[in-house]
Amino acid sequence: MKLSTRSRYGTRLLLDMAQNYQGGPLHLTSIANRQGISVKYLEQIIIPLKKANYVKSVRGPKGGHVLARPPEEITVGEIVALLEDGVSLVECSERPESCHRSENCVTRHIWREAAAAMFAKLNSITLADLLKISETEGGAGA
Amino acid sequence: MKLSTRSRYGTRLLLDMAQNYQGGPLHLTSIANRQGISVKYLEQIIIPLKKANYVKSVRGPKGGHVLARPPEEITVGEIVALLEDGVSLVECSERPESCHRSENCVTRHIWREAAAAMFAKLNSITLADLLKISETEGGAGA
DNA sequence: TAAAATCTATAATATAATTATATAGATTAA
DNA sequence: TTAATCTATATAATTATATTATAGATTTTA
Repeated sequence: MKLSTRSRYGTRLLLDMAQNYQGGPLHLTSIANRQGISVKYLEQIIIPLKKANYVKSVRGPKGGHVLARPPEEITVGEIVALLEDGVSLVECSERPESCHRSENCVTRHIWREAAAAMFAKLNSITLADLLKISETEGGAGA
Repeated sequence: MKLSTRSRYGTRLLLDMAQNYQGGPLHLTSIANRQGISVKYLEQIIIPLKKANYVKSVRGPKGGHVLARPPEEITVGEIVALLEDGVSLVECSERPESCHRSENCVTRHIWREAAAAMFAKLNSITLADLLKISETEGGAGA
């Protein structure tokens, strides 16, 4: 039930970009250094973020990555849903046919409700909110 | 971010026992058959449930397992917390020392809030609630 | 009291998912 | 045209999950 590093690192990646939103494109290398994450791993994580249009990239020297939208318009819930590959706690929430017991399964409803509660919270938090906190507190971490 | 089979099977295990609460102790074999789960795996899962006093066992022929408390007093949240080994979505929620960035990490707060939202929901559901649903609907599944 | 049914404990294995790294290539500003 | 950067794909390492196997302990009942 733990979050994968994909969604955690991805969130920190975007938060880092939000914290440096005013300047030009950021090198992944510099983000990786600040965050203590391998560049190569971030390169993989940023791909879906680009596809989903959270990030724009510029190639060549002086290139890098920028947020494609303002931090106010990006929620943590979206990021996690994208990088965890869905908003469910069990396979059968999204694909009932994955389990032949789905039809008359009582427990699957509660897993759906639990996931919904969790994402309701995550969807209510934008990168801008995190920015605000980080300005009073510190950096980024987990 | 998926729930492990441990907590899913554990919940179904207890629900099955709740559905047959009136009779004597249930054989793990019969539960395993009804639920389509291997006996050997259930034997492992039931151990922490016994330690935490959700289940009582009787050895020997005619032995088996019974709920140690009425279904009204057992919430799904407790079961999941027990079998997932905690109520957090990230290691650092429960053990901040597990990450040297914890101190000034912004994101860890939101993972804690998300987990709290999820467990608030799960804690509000008892086995008795599931029983009620299963009486109108069907069996147990996921 | 002995046999059989059951639970208990621990170990071993298999499988899959996650995390991380490596290699080679494409793009483009200067 | 070179060097800095992003892009794509493949591979390896690690860890977690799920399952099975083996041997043992307990206890009812015939």
